[in-house]
Amino acid sequence: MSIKKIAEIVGVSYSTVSRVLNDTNYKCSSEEVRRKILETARDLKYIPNENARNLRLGNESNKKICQIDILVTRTDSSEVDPFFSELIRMVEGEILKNMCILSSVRYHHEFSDDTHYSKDEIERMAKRLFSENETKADGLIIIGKCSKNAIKAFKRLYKCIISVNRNSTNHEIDEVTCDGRTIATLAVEHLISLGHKKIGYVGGCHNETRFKGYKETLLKHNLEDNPDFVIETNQSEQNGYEIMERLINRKNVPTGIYCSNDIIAVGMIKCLNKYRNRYYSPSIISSDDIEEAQYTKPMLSTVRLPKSDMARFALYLLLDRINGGHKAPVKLELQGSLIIRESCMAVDE
Amino acid sequence: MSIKKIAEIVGVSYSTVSRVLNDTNYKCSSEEVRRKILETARDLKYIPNENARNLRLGNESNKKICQIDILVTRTDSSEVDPFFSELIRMVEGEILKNMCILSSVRYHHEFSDDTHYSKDEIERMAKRLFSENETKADGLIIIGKCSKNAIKAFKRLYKCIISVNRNSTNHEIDEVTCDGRTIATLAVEHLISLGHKKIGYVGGCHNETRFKGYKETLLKHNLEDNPDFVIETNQSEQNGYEIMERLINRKNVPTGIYCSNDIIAVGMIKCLNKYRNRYYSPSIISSDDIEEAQYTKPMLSTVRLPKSDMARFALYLLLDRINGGHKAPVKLELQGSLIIRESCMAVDE
DNA sequence: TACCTGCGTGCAAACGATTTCACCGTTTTG
DNA sequence: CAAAACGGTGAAATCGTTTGCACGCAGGTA
Repeated sequence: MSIKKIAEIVGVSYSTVSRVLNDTNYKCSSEEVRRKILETARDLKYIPNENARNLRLGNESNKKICQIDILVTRTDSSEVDPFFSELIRMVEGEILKNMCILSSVRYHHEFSDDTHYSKDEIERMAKRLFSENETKADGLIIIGKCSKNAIKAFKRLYKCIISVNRNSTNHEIDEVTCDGRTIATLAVEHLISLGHKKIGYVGGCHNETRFKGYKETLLKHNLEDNPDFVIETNQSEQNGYEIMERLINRKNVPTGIYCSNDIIAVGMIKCLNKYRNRYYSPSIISSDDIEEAQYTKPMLSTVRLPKSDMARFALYLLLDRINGGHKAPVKLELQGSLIIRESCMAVDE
Repeated sequence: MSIKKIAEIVGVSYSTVSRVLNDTNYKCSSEEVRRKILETARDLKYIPNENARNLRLGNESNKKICQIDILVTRTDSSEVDPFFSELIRMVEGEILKNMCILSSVRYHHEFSDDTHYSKDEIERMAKRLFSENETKADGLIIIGKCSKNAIKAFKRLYKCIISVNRNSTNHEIDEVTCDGRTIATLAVEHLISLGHKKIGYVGGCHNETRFKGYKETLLKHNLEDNPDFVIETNQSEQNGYEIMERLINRKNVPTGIYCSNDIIAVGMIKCLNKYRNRYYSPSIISSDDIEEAQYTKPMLSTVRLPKSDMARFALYLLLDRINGGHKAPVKLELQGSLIIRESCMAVDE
């Protein structure tokens, strides 16, 4: 397996083997020996040990250490959404794994949309955000929604930026996203496959791709699109709980509910457990796949967003750009995958 | 920079340093020494040499060698398009760089669309294609267009597939693409910025995203959408040459022309050089950025597709999947970038 | 013949870490 | 009090390469 073994078999010193294998113009006195070396190497499926080579050649592991900042652009409500904490943890882990220095992490909720602040104000806020860092980081990872103006401001501060789960349409910076429409479709079609006809939606509506996916899927399957079944809310367990409390006492209710975020569904399930309402037990499916989804009772069926893939790819793309790999923005789109647990039952008529 | 330096400074043997740095429970007689070592390491920004560590620890470089097949799905005409040869060369280079074995490369033009063959026929053809390989490869890279049925057939043969430049809408396998619409927009808007109002299109039309991008951009800028200015053709230099020959003798001609592929534009430029037609010298822009685009006279302005990025990312994503990284299909979308050379002039009125 | 040149080879020293082994001083045990 | 156990330490071997250096052998020149 090593160069020594080859040398031993052929009957030459291992320096000769090394030379034959590396230097293409290296001549052996006897072409015979040369042939034999190459042949033996091939037969033994010899592959040079990268580590030894690089060590000797002084090739520093090509990953240069670099400093990376993280910005989490929370909306007011997402502060309590564990999906984000889990995603952030994975990004941090990935930074460590790649021998990078996590310079600083900031949480801020003023960058997610442009409505409240002027361009100049946003620019000033962005500048202040990481200003206490004495050395500037090589790259920025933005986690969560981020307005166009904020992106513009950050582009002036960082040469290399990647956004994770920003869900924008235009891409003027590198992006790792997970398409909301197909996520919603996967969830809703699972309910449909179980025979549900009256399917509700709970979550963000305004400009939400998941909501669009929900609507489209109903349309595609010619199902009732009842506006009463759509409940707009921010993601938090509390909201889910309260919504279910109200739902229980209503007359016309959906048999299946798609929640845009797990944490809402968790709240709803807890509410159902509290009241143990025999007469109303809707199937509930959501999307994100937070850890808690495995521990509810019944366990929550959901559409998993591949958090670890998102983190890994985000760092890979950021490092590729930092190291001068690609110039034009790239967009990496991942897909969710249906995780069937216990919270969805076939509808019986 | 090395462990020895730290040892030297602190005044202990370098084995002690190693132990302090690695073994978290390692106690020094004097806590003082321990503190000093850690401190010095931090001050010197010491990072352990990965190669040396892995060599000693016997960690095989984590990239397991794997065999990769390449399929180039040519259309009849693209056989002569150098863009593909250049792209293939880069993919091959990337395979080598990553210590993978390029198992075999096949060229085939029956997989690009479904119209001519039945599902079963395609399945049989796919099976036969790589059948002579005794050992099955770990992954397949598909370069160029590929029909849905063909994809399905290959999915049965390979667990890991990535397509490069397939330009499909649905993604049931990993993909690296470069959006045709924005490419066309970049090109056409360059012509518009130079004052052109009568802008023609030469290239593939049926289902071509670049053609759609051309149309959309004209519409967006309220420009004449004259069907006489659209010439459908396959990409080859010969076709470009002949089209220009006919164009020269026409009355109503565009002042700016966008060619879907460089190779067509090259043919057109050669034609213009041949006839040296004083009265008609349209601005020509295209997309791909093949090598020859730098050597025409005038040098060809074009929209560059980042071939090397495509190759690098394709292999990265394929290896990520082979090594059990991600499960659900991912889509990586790159952007073209405008390369302004000499073939586009401002229109003078 | 004596000397230089050139080429193919093997020896041994790196590369930077980890780890075995032996050593030595201290503390515990019989 | 002697013997054994222990814990911290440094010297040195090791991982698999590449490569500078010296040596030996051949052929050409003076």
